[in-house]
Amino acid sequence: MTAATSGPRLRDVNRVAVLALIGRHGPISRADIARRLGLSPATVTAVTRSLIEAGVIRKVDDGIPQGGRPAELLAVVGRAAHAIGVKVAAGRLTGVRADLDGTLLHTFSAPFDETAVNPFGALSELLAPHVAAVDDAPLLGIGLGVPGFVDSRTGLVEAPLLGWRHMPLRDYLSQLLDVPVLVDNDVNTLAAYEHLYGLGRPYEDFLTITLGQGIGAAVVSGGDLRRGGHGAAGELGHLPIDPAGPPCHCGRRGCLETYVSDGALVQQAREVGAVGPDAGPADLRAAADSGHPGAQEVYRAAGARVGTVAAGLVTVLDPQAVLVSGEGTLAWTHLADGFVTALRAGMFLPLVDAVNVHVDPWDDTKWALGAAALVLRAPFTMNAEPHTDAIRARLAAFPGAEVTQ
Amino acid sequence: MTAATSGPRLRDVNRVAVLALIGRHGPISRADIARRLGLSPATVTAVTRSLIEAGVIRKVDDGIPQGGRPAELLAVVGRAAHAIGVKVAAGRLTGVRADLDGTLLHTFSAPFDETAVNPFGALSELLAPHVAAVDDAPLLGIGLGVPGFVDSRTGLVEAPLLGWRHMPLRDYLSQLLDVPVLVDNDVNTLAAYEHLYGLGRPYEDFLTITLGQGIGAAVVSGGDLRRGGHGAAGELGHLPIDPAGPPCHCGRRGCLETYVSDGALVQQAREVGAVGPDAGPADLRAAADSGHPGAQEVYRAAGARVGTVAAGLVTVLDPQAVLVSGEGTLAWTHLADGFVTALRAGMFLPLVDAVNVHVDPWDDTKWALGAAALVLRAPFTMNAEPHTDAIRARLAAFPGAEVTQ
DNA sequence: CCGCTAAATTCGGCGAGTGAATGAAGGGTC
DNA sequence: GACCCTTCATTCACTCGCCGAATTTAGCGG
Repeated sequence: MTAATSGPRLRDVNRVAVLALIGRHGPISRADIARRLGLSPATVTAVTRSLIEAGVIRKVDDGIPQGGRPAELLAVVGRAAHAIGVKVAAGRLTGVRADLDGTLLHTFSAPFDETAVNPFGALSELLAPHVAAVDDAPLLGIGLGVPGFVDSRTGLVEAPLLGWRHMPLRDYLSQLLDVPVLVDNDVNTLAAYEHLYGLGRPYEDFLTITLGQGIGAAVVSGGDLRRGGHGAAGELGHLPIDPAGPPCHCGRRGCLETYVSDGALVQQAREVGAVGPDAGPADLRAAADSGHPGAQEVYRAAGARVGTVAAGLVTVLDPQAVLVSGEGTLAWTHLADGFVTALRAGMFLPLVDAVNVHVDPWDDTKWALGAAALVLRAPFTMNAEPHTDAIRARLAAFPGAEVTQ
Repeated sequence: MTAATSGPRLRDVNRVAVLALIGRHGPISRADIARRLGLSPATVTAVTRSLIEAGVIRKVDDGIPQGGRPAELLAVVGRAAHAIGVKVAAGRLTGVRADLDGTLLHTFSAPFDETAVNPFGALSELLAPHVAAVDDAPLLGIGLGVPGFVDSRTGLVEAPLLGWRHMPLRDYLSQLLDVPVLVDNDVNTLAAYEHLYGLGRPYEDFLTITLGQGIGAAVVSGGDLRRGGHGAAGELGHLPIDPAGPPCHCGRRGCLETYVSDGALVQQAREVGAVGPDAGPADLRAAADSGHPGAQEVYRAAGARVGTVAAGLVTVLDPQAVLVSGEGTLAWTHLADGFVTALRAGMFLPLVDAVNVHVDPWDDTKWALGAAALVLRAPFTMNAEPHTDAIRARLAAFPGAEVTQ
């Protein structure tokens, strides 16, 4: 199916497919591209020539000869374009500038009052200098990751944690800064990063689970991010655990987050006397690091809880891998045992050895890089969403593209 | 992405898209097709003409004039092709023959010994006469739904319930009967039916949950069936509920199935004295129908358990709808309250009013129809899996197609 | 009868993709 | 070093899908 919303851009479907293959599967020869995509060598030559002339890809190396003429390995030119990625959190923005190949160029951070009368105006002013900064490579656009959900059709943001309802963040910023803007759930942006540049590169079906202040998930299936019917997929933190459990900010009781969010863990540690009344997540980690059994047990139990939930997801979704990320992985040494044990114990048995688990060491800028990846992956996908076309057009406008005219 | 395995058949991507649109969204005008797919009217005229000449679609009606020339509504010709669908269960086969538009032509059923030395030989002999039966429309192929999981690449079947491991059912049958054969998990086949002909027609993102001897699920996301990385997606029955729970035939303890399968419900009813020691599912239903509070409570609790699990899935996957089906829905009047209450109570709050719940009244032949739908949907999808190309080729060979040559 | 509107068709042209032949660049063999 | 073999890459003539613009068809209302 997939047909319904497919845009008019069916012409260069192969151009995108070739670029995606080069982008995701590293340096690769034309012959290999032709084989993998089922295209004729002639077509691959034509497509790659146009991409080379546009400066988007280049020959990086000679392959080792396989008994004949050695292959020329092609890879994307990171400097062909760049994007800005921003993670929006309550009180603070974290931003990056990244190359087309995901290379981190520059990071920035600033306080942000999401409760202001016009938070978008402040956001726009904050980003404007970065947009205006000269660079020899074109700015493809700005990606934003927000802790909430986004209707990718309308671009409206629902972010209870920020107090935002029906906020037209995408279109507003795009108009003000005159740059393509993409907005998505922050965990989805992270998954976009993992898929394109990170641990998810080898997979077409994987799960990303994030631990921290909240608990999140993103589903990549069939090589595409699954946002669900209303853009609200992945709300793992609000999985019902116990209808009589602690109240959750979402309005329910006993959501997973009320048991394993950073705040919940600290609370549990306080109750067993593992940390003092004013302790924070770092104190809890320190307690566990120094061998406090109560603190360690809090982590183990939390890991087990998430592991069990993950096992359920794996059983239903059958991914090739589960990636764990987020600030919470700072305490991974304490969480790992509970998580892995519960995951393996709860997975549908035949899958136990078939699903890989990777932990992505947490990094402040990775979420923002993910937001940038949201933009940087646009040239590599066939989506015909509003701003992705504009992004592709900006890449095509790279010097060299018009020279061919 | 999606690129990697995309076959060489990119030429007629629009032909497939048009056919899919006509097939799934009922009688529709050319102008409407052009608008929805973003194609030019000229292209739609050309594509539909070729489909009409091939006998696959036809004009069925005039639309009501919108102020101009009235539209011609196009629909698929059911008699253009047919397929055989078979549900394979322990001890029994249920089969159907169905038209391209999902019309049920004929049903058959036969005992089947899946533990025989060569069960495929027996299966082949059973199906041979139905394959040989003359029909003016071409037989596109045979679809089989099996209670287990299937690697769609290799076609190997893992079906613990049947005692099958690494069984090359697809290729074996295909070779013996000289007909394209598709094999999939039985719940997936049901979802294929729902998506193409049933309650799932309006949706591109929905969940199918089946209740009965086992508990199953199928995920349709982005308009495609999601089979997971190893073809094992949807094993809802083996969701871990309680690691200390009753033993499950899968080798774990406390899987969902051990609480809410038909057998488990009867067992629970026996324990509370709601039914006698030799009672079966029908007796339990009868007890509940006649108002026995113990029996009703067994159903309510089971419904609630499944509802909670469904709520979790909805929270993570955000479908547009949840379809409930399977033999277990015979007792839906007793299950409904527990299920719906728990589902609504456990769903991520903003989704509560956005997700529709439909119950598909259980019907012996529906699963088999689903298996047929697996074949019948092949012309409507872009998958380049082994046998789907052969199926499309058979449809194209319909009288009229070669006349145009 | 004449405009108005929307659906459908025709037609010339463009451009992506292909197959087949050709050229390029290594390794191996004697 | 001449020769063959293999694999990668390119060129070229050709096909075919798709498009834009113009045209025809078919109902409605005044």
